Amino acid sequence: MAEDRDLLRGNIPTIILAVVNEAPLHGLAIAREINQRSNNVLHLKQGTLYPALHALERDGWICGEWEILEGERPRKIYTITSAGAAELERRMRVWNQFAAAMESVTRSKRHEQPA
Amino acid sequence: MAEDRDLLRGNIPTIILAVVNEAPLHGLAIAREINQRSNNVLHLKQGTLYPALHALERDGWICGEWEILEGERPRKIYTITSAGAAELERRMRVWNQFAAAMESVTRSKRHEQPA
DNA sequence: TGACATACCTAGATGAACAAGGTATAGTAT
DNA sequence: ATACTATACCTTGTTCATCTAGGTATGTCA
Repeated sequence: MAEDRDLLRGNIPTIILAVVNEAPLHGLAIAREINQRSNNVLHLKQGTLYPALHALERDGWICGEWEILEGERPRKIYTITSAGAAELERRMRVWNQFAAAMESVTRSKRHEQPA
Repeated sequence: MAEDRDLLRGNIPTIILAVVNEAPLHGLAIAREINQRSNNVLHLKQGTLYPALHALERDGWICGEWEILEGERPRKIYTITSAGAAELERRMRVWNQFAAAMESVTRSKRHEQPA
């Protein structure tokens, strides 16, 4: 769905923080998790994923460490920091407020949806 | 809230269509309506509003007509078209799907919110 | 040793929304 | 009449998050 591109904007760091908040993961595993949890609605391209991870690390909200195991490809495992957890909560508040505002504005007598 | 800038992206045409779907309005009145209905959360700047209206008109989803009344400033009243109403429904489906996906991805045992 | 999937990364293009300017009209006060 | 304010419309150029489209390196399997 082409529109999801624009809808995603501004929410990608939130989504990544939410996933990493549950368990440390490496880059591609984060993208897979987002894809699976959203039932294939949300797709993170690598060109979006990696710069986003680097920005989150630069801002101190996640911390990446290389995991080098015998007979495994090197992976960079990202762990959320305590500042990152606080940032996630702040972002979730912003998102919830925005989603509520969207509902207020678009809800009308002519557009009520059956539950 | 600065983040709303990015959150808004992609949703502005939907919001405008939703407002105009209820009653024909002119530009600034649409912006006021959005601001009021969202309890001051959503703000449309004029530099966003007018180009968005022109794009919606160009695509055939709304139709603007000048209203010239004695002792009144000229206003361009926008009315939704039947194609616009269909587009609104399509966009609301996309939004609902996206919002549901956001909830699926960000919801976790550690972040359940009290109802 | 070649093909393929996984895992990481980046430079440059894109485009929606914004910032900051503009014009014109109506009402009101001086 | 002049100035000021609020309303109403519009546009040019900027910004920056995301995407496109490339790239490298490693492990597995035939």
